[in-house]
Amino acid sequence: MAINQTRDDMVDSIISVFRSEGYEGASLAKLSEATGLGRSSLYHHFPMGKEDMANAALDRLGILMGGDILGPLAGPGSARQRLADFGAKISGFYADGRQPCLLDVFSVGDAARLFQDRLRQTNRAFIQAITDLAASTGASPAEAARRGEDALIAIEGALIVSRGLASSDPFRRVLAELPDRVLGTEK
Amino acid sequence: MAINQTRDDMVDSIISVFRSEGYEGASLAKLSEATGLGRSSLYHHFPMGKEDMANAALDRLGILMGGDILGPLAGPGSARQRLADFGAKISGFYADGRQPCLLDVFSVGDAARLFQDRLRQTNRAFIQAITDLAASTGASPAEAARRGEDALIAIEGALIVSRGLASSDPFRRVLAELPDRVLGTEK
DNA sequence: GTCTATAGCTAGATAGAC
DNA sequence: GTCTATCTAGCTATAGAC
Repeated sequence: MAINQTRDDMVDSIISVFRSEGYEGASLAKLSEATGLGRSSLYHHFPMGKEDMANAALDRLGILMGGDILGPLAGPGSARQRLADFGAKISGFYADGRQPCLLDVFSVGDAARLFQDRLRQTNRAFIQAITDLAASTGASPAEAARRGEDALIAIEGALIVSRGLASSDPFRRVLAELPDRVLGTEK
Repeated sequence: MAINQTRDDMVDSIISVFRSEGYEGASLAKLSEATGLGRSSLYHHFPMGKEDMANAALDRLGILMGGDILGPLAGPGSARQRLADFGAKISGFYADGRQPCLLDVFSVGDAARLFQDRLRQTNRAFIQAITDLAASTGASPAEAARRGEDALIAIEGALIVSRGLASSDPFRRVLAELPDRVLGTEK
């Protein structure tokens, strides 16, 4: 769309289409419109077509996760402050619960068959980052792992229920309660 | 597929395809193969094509929910026993976490635009059934509503993470912990 | 109620000019 | 690097025989 867009800009547009439409629902027409590029230009950048675009989307998701989103969890500051920063990133990344997660929409159909291994890696990285933080606050390894897994479950589930109810409330509530649940200080 | 199949059998096969492939990924070829009916036979039963099939799937999901799945929650027996029965139904319905939920796969793309209102109703019915049980055990209305919503969030999230990790473990753990979370007796 | 055959379209993908 | 034009395959949907 934008003039002089970088490859990251292109991939961000592509991710947006995959998230909203799913893998099979993301037609080249929609991907073309979102990026502002003609079909042939897309094939110039992604010779293998849609599969290449999805791999580029997963590449970028991995980079965003490892850096901007999960990064705060291992950063400086108190555990509670790091979780607050993380929550803000998550809220923005999922547009207050309105934007689906690629880990969800790629877990059915052709995408599930094509990208199974990559999905597993990204799920693991997410869980591990929360697990590490929980462990650093004194939780046992098993308990920390449980909280890491629960955090991803809660976020993914909240996204579905928020879309299902057409309300951001469940997503916001889950994010608000997340620090206490990770730190084991709920109730 | 089966000889002498009822309409419910047909719709069950259709649901299975929608769950595995998503709305856009569920081609008539796959729906035809799963039901054992030719394209034209499908159009005889569902004149509006795929959209009719999806509506039939949502009709049946509503009936299964209202009866077999959520029914135990309002049945006889202790609250804990009812939750155990419910958990067993959920485990079977989602094939131990391997089968996606229609409320998830229909929440993106064309299906989200077509069936938004129906999805909201079904989400609400699910949450309400758990909420009612929690309220009947003494939880305040607000707390009961929170637990109802959390139960659906946990189940939907666990399905995604279980598929993402290619392991039933997260789904099983969430189901095992669900009674305590609904009854407020966790930890 | 199911079938074969096919229409009409859109999907993903390619060729080649500029 | 982007475009127009086009290919083939698969898609949804329909017609009409049985």
